[in-house]
Amino acid sequence: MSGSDFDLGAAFIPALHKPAPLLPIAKHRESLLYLVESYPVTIVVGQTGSGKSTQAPQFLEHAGWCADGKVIGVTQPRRVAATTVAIRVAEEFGCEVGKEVGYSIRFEDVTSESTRIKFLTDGLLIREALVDPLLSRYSVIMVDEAHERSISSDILLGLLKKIRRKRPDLRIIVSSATLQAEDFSNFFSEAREDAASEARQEGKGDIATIVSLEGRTYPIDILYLESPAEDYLEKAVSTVLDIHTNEPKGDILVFLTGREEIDQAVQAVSERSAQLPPGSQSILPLPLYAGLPTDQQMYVFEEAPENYRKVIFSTNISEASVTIDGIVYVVDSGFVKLRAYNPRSGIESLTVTPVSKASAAQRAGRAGRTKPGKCFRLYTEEAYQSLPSANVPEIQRSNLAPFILQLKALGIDNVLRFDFLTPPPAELMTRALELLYSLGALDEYAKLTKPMGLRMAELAVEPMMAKTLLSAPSFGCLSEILTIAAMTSLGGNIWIQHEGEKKKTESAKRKFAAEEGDHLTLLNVYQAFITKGRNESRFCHDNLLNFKAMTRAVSIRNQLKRYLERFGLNVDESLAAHSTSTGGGSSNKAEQIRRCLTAGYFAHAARMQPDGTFRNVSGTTVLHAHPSSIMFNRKADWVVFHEVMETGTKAFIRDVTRIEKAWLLEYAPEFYKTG
DNA sequence: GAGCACTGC
Repeated sequence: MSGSDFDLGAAFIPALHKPAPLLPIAKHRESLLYLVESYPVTIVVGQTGSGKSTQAPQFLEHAGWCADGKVIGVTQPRRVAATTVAIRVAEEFGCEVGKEVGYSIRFEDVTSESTRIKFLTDGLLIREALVDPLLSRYSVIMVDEAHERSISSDILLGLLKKIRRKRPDLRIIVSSATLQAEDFSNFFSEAREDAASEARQEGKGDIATIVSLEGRTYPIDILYLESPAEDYLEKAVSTVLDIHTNEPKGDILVFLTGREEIDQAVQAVSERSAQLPPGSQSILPLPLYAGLPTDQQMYVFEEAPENYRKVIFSTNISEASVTIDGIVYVVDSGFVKLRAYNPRSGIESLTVTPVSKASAAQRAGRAGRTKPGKCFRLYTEEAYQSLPSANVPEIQRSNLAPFILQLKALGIDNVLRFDFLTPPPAELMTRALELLYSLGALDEYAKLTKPMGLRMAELAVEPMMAKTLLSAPSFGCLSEILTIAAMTSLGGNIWIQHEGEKKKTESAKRKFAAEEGDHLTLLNVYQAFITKGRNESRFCHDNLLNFKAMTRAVSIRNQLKRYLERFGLNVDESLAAHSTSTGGGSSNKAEQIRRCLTAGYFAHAARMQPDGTFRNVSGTTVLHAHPSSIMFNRKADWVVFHEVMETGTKAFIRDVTRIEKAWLLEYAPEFYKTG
C-alpha cells in the first residue's frame, strides 16, 4: 500500500505474491507462427489486452494460412465479443466488415465469399459442424476465452480433438487464462483408446504447446480483510465510503451477487453519502445487472459529473461480459450466484456461492485497465487460499439434454465415451438420455430417431419445446406454438420493470391475461405486438413491454418457421389472426394448444394441492407458482410448466398452463404407465 | 404474496 495513513490499512493487509510479467504478442509473432506451423494445437495464454484475439488471426492470415481459399475461424462465447472484435480487426486490416474480415452470429451473418478471418460464437460453429462435419472450410480454428469453460466451448474442443484425427492439416488454437493452460494441453496430448497408437507415434507432448503473452494491464494492489466480515453487503458499503474518503480519484466497481443486493447497496450508499461533510466530493452510485433495461445500463459507461465519484454495484456481468473504463478500485464480495442442476429432481437452482481464485483474479484485473489500481477483497487471505482454483465447468452442472441431442446429430452415437474436457457426472448423462428417449428423440438403443430426433436437434429450442413444435401440425396449431416457442425462449425479459412500479407492471400484464395460463398470455402479447406494436412506438411504452425483446421474438419465430418449412411442414398463418383469449369463439383452438403443450411438456406436469402449492407427478417435490405467473394465486388442478428453478428454499415454476390429467395419459402413455 | 447470475443456437 502507498504511504498515506488511511484507516483502510487497519482492516486490509496486502497480498504476499504478485505475478511476474511475461512478453507481449508483437514480440511473439515469429514464435507464434512457428508453433502453429509445427504443432497441431497451440495454447495461447494471455489476459484481456494482450491482443491475442485481434492480432493472432491477422498474423496467420499474413503468413498464408488462407492461401488456398480457407478460412481462419475465431470463436467467442458471446455475441457482442464476436461483433466488436470483428469490427476492430477489420479496421486494423483495412477492410469493410464482411469482406476479408467478417463475423457470424445467430440472425446476423456478416461474411462473404472473400471472408478470410471469421469471428463467430462457439455455439454457431458447433451448428456448422452439422452441415460440414470436418469443418473443412477452416484451416485454423481459434477457440477464444476457453478458460470460461462454457458448455459450448467445452463441446467444441471435444469435437475439434476428434476432427483433428481425420484432418491432420487443421490447426487449433486455444486461448486461455493462465491457470488452466495445462489442462488444455493435456487434453489434446492425452491418448484415448482409439487414438492410442497415433499418440504413441507422435509422442506425448508433441501435439500441443503453450505460449504465454503479457496483458497490457497495470499493477494492482490486492488487499484482504484481517478478519472475516459478518455481512459482506454492509462491508461493501462501508468499504466504498472508506475508499471515497481516503483514496485518490478513480471510480469504484463493486461485485455483488444479484439485483436485490445491488438495489440495497445503491440505496445505502446514497443515504450515507448525504452525510458526507459539506463541500466534499459526492458519490454517484449506479446499479448494473443484465435484467436492467438497456438505457439504464448505459449510465455506467458515462463519465461521472464534475465533483462526483462513480461507484458501480454490479453482478458478475462485469467480470467478463462488460468492460467499464476508468475503474481504479474494485471491491470483491467474494460471492457469485451460480446455476446448478439436480439430475434427481430435474430442478435448476440459483445459489450464492464463493467465487473461484480464477474469478477473483479476473475481478481484480478490472481495476488496472487504465492505470494502477487496488482491489479490496472482502475476505481474508486465508479464505482466499481455500477457494477452488476454478469454477466447476458448466457442463458438470447443467441439463445436458440439448447437447446430447446435438452430439447424436453430429453422428456421435456413444456419447458416454465422447472425449469431454471434463466428463459430466453419469447421473446428468442418464437423466438427459432418459428425457430424450421419452420425447421420442432417441429409440430404445439410444439411437437418434429419424426424422423426429434429427429435426429436434436442428431446431434451435430446447428438446421439450422442439417436441411441442413438431407435434403442433397434428393439433392444428403450428402458427400459435411457433409464437409460444419464440416467446418462452426469451427468458424473463418481456416486461420492463421500473423501480417501485411493480403494481404498474402487474396491471399491464393483466391486459393480456388468458384464463388458460401463461403460454396463452404470451401468445396474446405477441399478437398484440404484431398487430399494433410494431409500428407504434408508444405501444410497447404504454404496455411496459420490452421492444428489443419483442423484436427478438419476431426473429426467433421467423428462424424457427424457416426450419419447419425446410422439414416440409406448412405453417398456416391465416388462422393466427384472431385472438385466442377465453370468451371468444376460439376456445377450441386454445384447447388444441394446451393439448399440444402437454405432448411436449408431459415431464413438467404438476397438480395443485389444497394449500395452493403444486406437487410434481410422483408427489415428491413441492413447487410454487412463480409470482410472475398468471397462475400465481389462482386455482388450478393439473398444469404443465416451461421451467422450474429453485431460489432460496422454494422451487418456482414459470410459464404455467392448465391441462387435463387425461391428456398426460393420452400423449405420454409410457411415461405415465403406472398412473 | 414474493422475485432471474450469465450466455448461446
